[in-house]
Amino acid sequence: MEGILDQRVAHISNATLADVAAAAGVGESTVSRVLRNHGSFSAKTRERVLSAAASLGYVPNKIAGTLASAGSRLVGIVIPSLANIVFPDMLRGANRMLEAEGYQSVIAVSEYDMGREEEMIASMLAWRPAALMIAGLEHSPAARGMLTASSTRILELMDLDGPSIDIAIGYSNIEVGRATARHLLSRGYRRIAYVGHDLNADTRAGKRVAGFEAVLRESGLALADREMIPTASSLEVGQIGLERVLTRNPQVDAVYFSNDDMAFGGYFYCLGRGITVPSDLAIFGYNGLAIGRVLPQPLSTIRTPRVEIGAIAAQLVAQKAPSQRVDLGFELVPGATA
Amino acid sequence: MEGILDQRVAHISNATLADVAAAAGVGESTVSRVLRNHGSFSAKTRERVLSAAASLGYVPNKIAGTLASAGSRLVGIVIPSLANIVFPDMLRGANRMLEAEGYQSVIAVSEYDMGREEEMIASMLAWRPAALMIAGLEHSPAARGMLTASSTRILELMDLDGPSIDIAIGYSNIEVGRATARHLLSRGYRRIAYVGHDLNADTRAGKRVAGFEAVLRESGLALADREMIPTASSLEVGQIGLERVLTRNPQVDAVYFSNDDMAFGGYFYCLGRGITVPSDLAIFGYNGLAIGRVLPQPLSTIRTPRVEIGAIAAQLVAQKAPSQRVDLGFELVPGATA
DNA sequence: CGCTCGAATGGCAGCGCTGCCAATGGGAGG
DNA sequence: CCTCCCATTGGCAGCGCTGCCATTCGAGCG
Repeated sequence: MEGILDQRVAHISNATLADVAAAAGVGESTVSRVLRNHGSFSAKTRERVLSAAASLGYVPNKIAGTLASAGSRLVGIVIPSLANIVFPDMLRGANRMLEAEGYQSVIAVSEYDMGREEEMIASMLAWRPAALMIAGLEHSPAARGMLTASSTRILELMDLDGPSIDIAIGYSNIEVGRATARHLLSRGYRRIAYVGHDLNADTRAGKRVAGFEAVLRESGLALADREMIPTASSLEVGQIGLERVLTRNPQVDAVYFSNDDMAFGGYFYCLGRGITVPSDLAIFGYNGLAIGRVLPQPLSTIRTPRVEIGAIAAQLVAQKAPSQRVDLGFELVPGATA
Repeated sequence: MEGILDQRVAHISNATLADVAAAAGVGESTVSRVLRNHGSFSAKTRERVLSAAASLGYVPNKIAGTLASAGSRLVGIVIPSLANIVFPDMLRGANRMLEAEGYQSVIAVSEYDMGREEEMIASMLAWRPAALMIAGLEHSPAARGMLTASSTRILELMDLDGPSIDIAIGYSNIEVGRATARHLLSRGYRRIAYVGHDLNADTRAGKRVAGFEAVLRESGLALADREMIPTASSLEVGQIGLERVLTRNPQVDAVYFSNDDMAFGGYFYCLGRGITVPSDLAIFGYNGLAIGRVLPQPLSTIRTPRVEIGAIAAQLVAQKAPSQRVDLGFELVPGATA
């Protein structure tokens, strides 16, 4: 008895269109039309097909469907990291809109490695996705080649400083750095240091520093110090970096951190050492994380439209929009730490 | 000129196995063998095929490949949210291991809605994934039915309190609640309140509270108050919730928050109001976020092995392990706030 | 020198579904 | 009562690739 049942169950889950057609006593095309609610068929037929499909536990095979119809509903998303909250945020925006439009996201994480990014792009392209979203504008030559040659819709997110392949959505990281520098200068800080993580990998952070330094130069200044820690960004790294800078240069009056996480590390370091923020030392971050808003002293930072970038990217995929650049800007949050 | 070039480029990106075979002057199967490095072929043939593929810009079509060979390298992952850091963390662990094993993740987000979860499961199953990872053990009856009937490897993550379908990996949320209660009781707190977000949706948070209350009952106590805010968890919600509790019950001496984010909100609320932690009010969270460690007063919380859960799940997929339960436990971090 | 054996290779039937086209049949119009 | 038309429906050729089987062609061996 059990053997028979098992067999039936096993068979059920592998039912094909043809099985459903046979069970319902109609042709395959009719089943296909009913299930996709596309084309014409009678109400009676509809019932028969639907109940046959249900009783067989039929699950359509999208692999076959996609191959036959050409054009999948998959959207590939290649991001550098999942540890940096920025990317889950962007993903969230993209995912919500994509799902609403009937797309499915396939994600890949490059760990800030262009070589891996290239592999993942190749691998994603092999699924013939409807579109490919990639963080940033910098890619290996081979990757650029593949992206350019492919007729797939390409969306490069989070950066506008440079040439894009098809669609670019984000904001200028250079401008972020410039705005930050102008803010700090306007508050009277002059001996400013930078504390960041590995810049070779994170080109956007590099652009922010470049913009920041450019404005300093325009005012006849330069960075008082810079500490680059060749690890992934983290709270601890912010603490350590700040400690090193203050040891070398006790007279520094403001620190620009490469992101809010690092800045929190620095901020709490100050709290623990009795360094008063911002009168003894000003702290400025980047990202506009929620936690910065509920601190007794809200963190001075730049709020970026991460979720929106993802959402708009998804909309453009659905709309099959023409190639374009979309600048979503950013917002400087004065806060109370700088 | 340009027209011709465009045409050629367009053609290039759509090259098929047959095109490569023709260009290399060999049969399709030979190309397939060379490209997959599977089966035998001469070195000379290999060269010819590889250069033909390269010059055509051939990108294999995995859709077709999968259909023909049955069995994809896709792993579906269904999580309730991307806003709650827990899931990106788990995803990170899973993704890293999966990529190393040559799998690709397809993710779907249910927004804590069982109806949507059911849809996403159906939709994922339609891609005939090698495995399906789902957060939690509670699913709609229909979803359970599909999962059980399908012969796909099913991994239910982050919860062990209840029956699982195939493989379950995580820890007991009930035990987390119990351990938390024991800790607070041992520190002498007796008038304890709970501040949480919507529990109907988040069954795991519900289990933690249940375990917590069970221990209180065993000591002849009960929750002094509970504030459930029917929104997604956030720092602000933690602040508001705590404020309401303290307004109603100023004598409360400890608060158990449904997670670290809420707890941070509460902690900073205290800092702003001059409420001394933990002497005036103890605060306990859940999740073990990095930021809790760098606070001047480290947050008392429970550290959960989120990344590991994802990683181990991925390993079990690769190993085609038998059905099992894997308890990864959790760690109570005493901290300094409770 | 003939024969065996296996490496190297090509041919081709599907995988499950969609898209196109032809076939069917019953009602409306004349 | 006969056409014509169109809503329904079935048949079937692929989509691009893999798996299996057959074939070819030397090399090694007795």
